[in-house]
This record gives sequence, C-alpha cells and structure tokens, in this order.
Amino acid sequence: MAAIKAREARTPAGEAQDSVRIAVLAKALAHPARLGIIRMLRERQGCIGCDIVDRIGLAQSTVSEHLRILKAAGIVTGEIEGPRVCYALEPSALEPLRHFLGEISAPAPRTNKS
Amino acid sequence: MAAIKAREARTPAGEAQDSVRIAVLAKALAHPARLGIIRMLRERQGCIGCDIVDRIGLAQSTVSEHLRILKAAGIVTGEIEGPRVCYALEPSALEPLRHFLGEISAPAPRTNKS
DNA sequence: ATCGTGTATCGTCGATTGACGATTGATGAG
DNA sequence: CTCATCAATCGTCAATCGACGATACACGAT
Repeated sequence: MAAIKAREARTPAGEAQDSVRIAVLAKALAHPARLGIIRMLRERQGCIGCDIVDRIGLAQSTVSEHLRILKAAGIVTGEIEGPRVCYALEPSALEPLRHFLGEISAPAPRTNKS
Repeated sequence: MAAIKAREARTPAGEAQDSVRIAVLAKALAHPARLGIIRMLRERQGCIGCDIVDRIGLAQSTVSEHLRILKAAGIVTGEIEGPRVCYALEPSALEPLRHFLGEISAPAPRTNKS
C-alpha cells in the first residue's frame, strides 16, 4: 500500500509480504460501517442488495465503495443476480488475520534468536 | 472515529459502539510496520527500546508514532524504565477483535429477526 | 552541572480515505 | 421501446494518515 521506503529494513523473509496481506485485511475491518455490513451479511446470510444501503444509513455510493473494499480484500463476494447483486461473506478470507492473532497470543514461540 | 453522520442508521443497540472499538483495534493492525513491531515484541518478549527503530528501518519519530497508536489501542504497554521505555505486548486487548472474527465464522446465529 | 542517550512531540508535506451527489450502465417489467 | 430500479463509477471536498526532520524532554553517567 505504500511500499515503505525501507531504509534498510531486513525483515526476515516473506514476512513483510505476509504483513502486507494481513494489513489489508485489518484495514478492511477498520471501519464501523464495514463491520456493520459484515454483521448484516452474517445475520441475513446469503443474498442482499440495496437493503444494505437502508440498514447502514449511508449514501448508496458510499456503501458501494465500502463493498468494493470488502470485495477487494476477499472478505465478501458479489454474485450478479439479475438486476441486483447477491453479496455473501467469505469468512475463510480472514484466515491469515486469525492466524496472526493466534500467534501473538501464544505465550512464547521458543525463538532462539539473538 | 468520525462519528458517521448516521442518516438514520438504527443500529440494534450498543453494537455501533462495539463496532467502533473493534475498528480501532483493526486500524491499529492495519499497517505493516505496526505488525512488524508486534511480531518483534512477541519474539523478544519483554522490554525493548530503540532496538525497534533499528529493526523496523523507519525514522525514530515515525516509530514513536506507531508505538503511540498501538498504545492508544491498548495493544502494547510502555513502562518507563530509567532513561528508556520497556514495551510489551498486551494480547488480551485484542479480545474483542478475536471474538468478532470468531462470530463471523460461525455458520448461522439462528437469528429470528425479520 | 553538563553531557549523552533514548523518547516524545511539533510542524509540515504529499498521499490516501471517507463522504457525498451526479452520472452512467445493466436488466427486468410494462 | 421505454421506464424503473439497483449497482458501479466519476469528480469533488474535507479530514486523516504516514513519513520525515527538528526540537524538546527525561534521566543516568561523568
């Protein structure tokens, strides 16, 4: 997302790459409106269209933008269904973030580093 | 973080408030540098000071800012220890986010709403 | 008391985000 | 065909973010 100039950051390996992926997921969750959309999709699971706009209480274009971000992160999918679109949750997309949270809860990773 | 004008959003209850809290946590994780700091604190768990600056490869002021954000979210604590500061992880602070992730993985909440 | 080291804060800058209205694009109904 | 509806995109604007250097602050050592 910004590449970070990386003065000389020697991040261990593909860890940086992994961090970017997790950061994208976290950023997708970093807005109350998007959390509301996710919660709504969980309740009335399956297809929903413009109902989201009513429920969330933001302009249609704004909601559409939030949906775009969620889709870009892979957290929701949008299947075209006639004139409307059927949005659905894709919980597995959050696996990397879940894994990260699990990691940092672990007491000690037994790292014999330095 | 911006109050959202809330055209008329009738969010169920204190759910909005909860969403804000989770959003703050997610936002704190939404940057590769901050994820790197967290990972670093997990490895060399316990006190660390300016070592972070070296490891991350960003300016000292920038790292300090990231640490401020993490502290504001409650994810890390900074205990003053003589001339330096001892940072430590506070994994429990992420509990709301963890709970949210667990929720949306659940197949169906059996909500008899509308 | 002065110096050096390690942190925090300030001020600035460009880039990004979030919100909106207006417009455009599909698609099914009449 | 024409119309209505729903979704996506465009353009704009204020606010926030992320990075930096410079400066101020705190404390231990000399």
